[in-house]
Amino acid sequence: MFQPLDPLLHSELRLAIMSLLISADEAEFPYIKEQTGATAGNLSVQVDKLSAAGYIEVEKTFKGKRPCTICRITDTGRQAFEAYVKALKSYLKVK
Amino acid sequence: MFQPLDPLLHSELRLAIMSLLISADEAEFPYIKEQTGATAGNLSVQVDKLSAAGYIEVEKTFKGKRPCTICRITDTGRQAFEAYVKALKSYLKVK
DNA sequence: GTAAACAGGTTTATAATATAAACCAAATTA
DNA sequence: TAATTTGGTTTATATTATAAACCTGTTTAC
Repeated sequence: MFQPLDPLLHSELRLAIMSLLISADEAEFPYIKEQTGATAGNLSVQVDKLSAAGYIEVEKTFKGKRPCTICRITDTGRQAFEAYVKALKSYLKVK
Repeated sequence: MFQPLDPLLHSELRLAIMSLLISADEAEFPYIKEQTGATAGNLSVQVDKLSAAGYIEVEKTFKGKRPCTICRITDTGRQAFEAYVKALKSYLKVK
């Protein structure tokens, strides 16, 4: 009847992050922060969780002299996102 | 960019309850329990929350000698559900 | 008739989660 | 060189979800 919803994706902020990365392929921390309206602390935690699950890859680099954190979605993440959307539809009756 | 998600609906079990009631108009507690696979305790709590928010109406009656709890969705609930689905689409890119 | 099991839940204790506040290091600006 | 800003991380707190324990009444078995 109802398919279970991946708890890692069923979170407003983490879903927004994944949604951005699905379209963008890669994004910097401050950009994600701005687009989602999240606080840096919250974003940092949620990025870690997605990264720990292998849904995204986090590259720590520098932009000039300043630190720069780049996030990319992985294949696993892409699949998980698609599965989540599919599962959600069993609740929403979206065709 | 991303529309906020009503926290009352952004919960696996509460969403399942609402989804059932959207199609069924009215359902008994044990039926919802069976369809959602929830424990009675969890279901009781979540039904209370939806009821307190005015998203559903709970009628306590009897079926023969046994207590029977009937749930119905309200107009408020229907609207909230529709708004939630709309908001979700900003994350999912569903047309 | 009464003990045991079951139906239909509710209450409450615990575990998990989300979130922001506090913090840190380095770079820039005044 | 002091203050401010950038780019975050860590940690404490509040919220939420969940199941275990419980309760009331009914049915069944003896």
